[in-house]
Amino acid sequence: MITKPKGTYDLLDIEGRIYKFIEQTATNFAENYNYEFIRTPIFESSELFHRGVGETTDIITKETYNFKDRGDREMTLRPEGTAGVVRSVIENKLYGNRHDVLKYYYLGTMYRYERPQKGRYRELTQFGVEAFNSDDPLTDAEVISLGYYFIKSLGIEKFSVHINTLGDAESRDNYRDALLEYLKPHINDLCEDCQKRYKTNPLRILDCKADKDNPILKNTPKISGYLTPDSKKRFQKLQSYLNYLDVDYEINENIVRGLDYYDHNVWEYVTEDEAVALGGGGRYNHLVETLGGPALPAVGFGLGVDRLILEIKKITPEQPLEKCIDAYIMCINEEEKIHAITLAQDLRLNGIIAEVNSNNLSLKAQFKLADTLNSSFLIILNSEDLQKGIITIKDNQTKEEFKMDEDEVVDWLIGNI
RNA sequence: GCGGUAUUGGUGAAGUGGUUAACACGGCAGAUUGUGGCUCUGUUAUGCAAGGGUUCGACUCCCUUAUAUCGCCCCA
Repeated sequence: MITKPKGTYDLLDIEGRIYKFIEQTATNFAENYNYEFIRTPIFESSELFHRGVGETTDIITKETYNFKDRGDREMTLRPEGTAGVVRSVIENKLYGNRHDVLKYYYLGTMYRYERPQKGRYRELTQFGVEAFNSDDPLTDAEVISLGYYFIKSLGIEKFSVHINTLGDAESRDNYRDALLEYLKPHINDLCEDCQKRYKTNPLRILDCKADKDNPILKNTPKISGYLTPDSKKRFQKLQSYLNYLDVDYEINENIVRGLDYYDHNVWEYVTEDEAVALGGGGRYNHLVETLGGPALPAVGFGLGVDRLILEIKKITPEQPLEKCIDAYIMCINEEEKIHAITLAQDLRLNGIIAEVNSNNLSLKAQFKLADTLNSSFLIILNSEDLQKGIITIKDNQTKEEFKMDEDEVVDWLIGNI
């Protein structure tokens, strides 16, 4: 048997229906906020991610799918969405001479070569938005609230937004130095991983799981003490706007984000119970420049759709997720079958979900099948009535039967669904 | 990349080193039913992730591999 690749899954059945629901909701939300759809390639030049996401993060060094194409070009399956969108903005010169904010949303698969776990796959789907050409925290707030109310409208209530600021490059460097300075005498009291992180990614030490009760980490210097006045002001403004927008947030100075390109305001959408991140985002004012474009400020988020699916599945009772149809058309003989397929087509062209006996089932089997399909109505054809142009419809809930002229069926169903 | 646990039919699953692998749902066939949904009867894994090994004999013990899951790393 040929099996699916490790860390992938087939999206179908209940999960498939939830996905379609998320997709629709995401589309509506993004478009109401005036974001435009963008689709960028699933693979790009490896260099794009090396320069964009950062050489140092594990995502790039050991978690990408890399391959050489037949033209000997180094390619990488995208591990995240932002770099491709930025590349597109630059390549298509979408910035032009415009005063308006460029707003794009995407929904697509990303690829990370990681050890799979629940809600964590090698092929993952993200819904993300990116807003370019506004350096105003107002836009940060707008983007955060888009994601916040999007998640809420999916029915997920138990989550909150954790916000933080990383400051600009200067304040981050200062902070990093201060942190290293503070930890230096205590380095041997840290866990093994943190001793490594000290060299590679010291900010991560702040939310180490092994060391979370370590007294040394209780008094670490805070980023807030090293912010430039500008960065501080941005963060305050953001909070003020979020208050007006009624977004439930909390400040979490341990949010550092995995990708290198973030600066200033960053945030994550975190579930309450298991503290799992549904997604996150932040401002990246220098990425466009880094990738060879003009100085163009930007802000955006990415949300893990696979995790949203799991959350929705957890909180939704089964019934609403069941598949159902409007009408099942029952037929036995050839004459009835002809009527069945033409009637089914009429219904379908009028927006009614109709199914028809396509397996020469016995009447009994058809009744059973109609039930398993959760059909609201049964249309029972029989030759005698058809001669007179009469059709029987049975309401599958009340068990009431209605007889009517063949040409009344569509209107009747539209009125009764 | 490291460590733990798991892997039995369409599904949920019980099970023991030794002959026929429970039970339930579902499926199929039939009985009964004025057009089903109840009930009843029969049937439904030569097979227990894959490959090796130990053994007189393994689904049950050991090893390897694969996959899932949990923790770590990392991260959404």
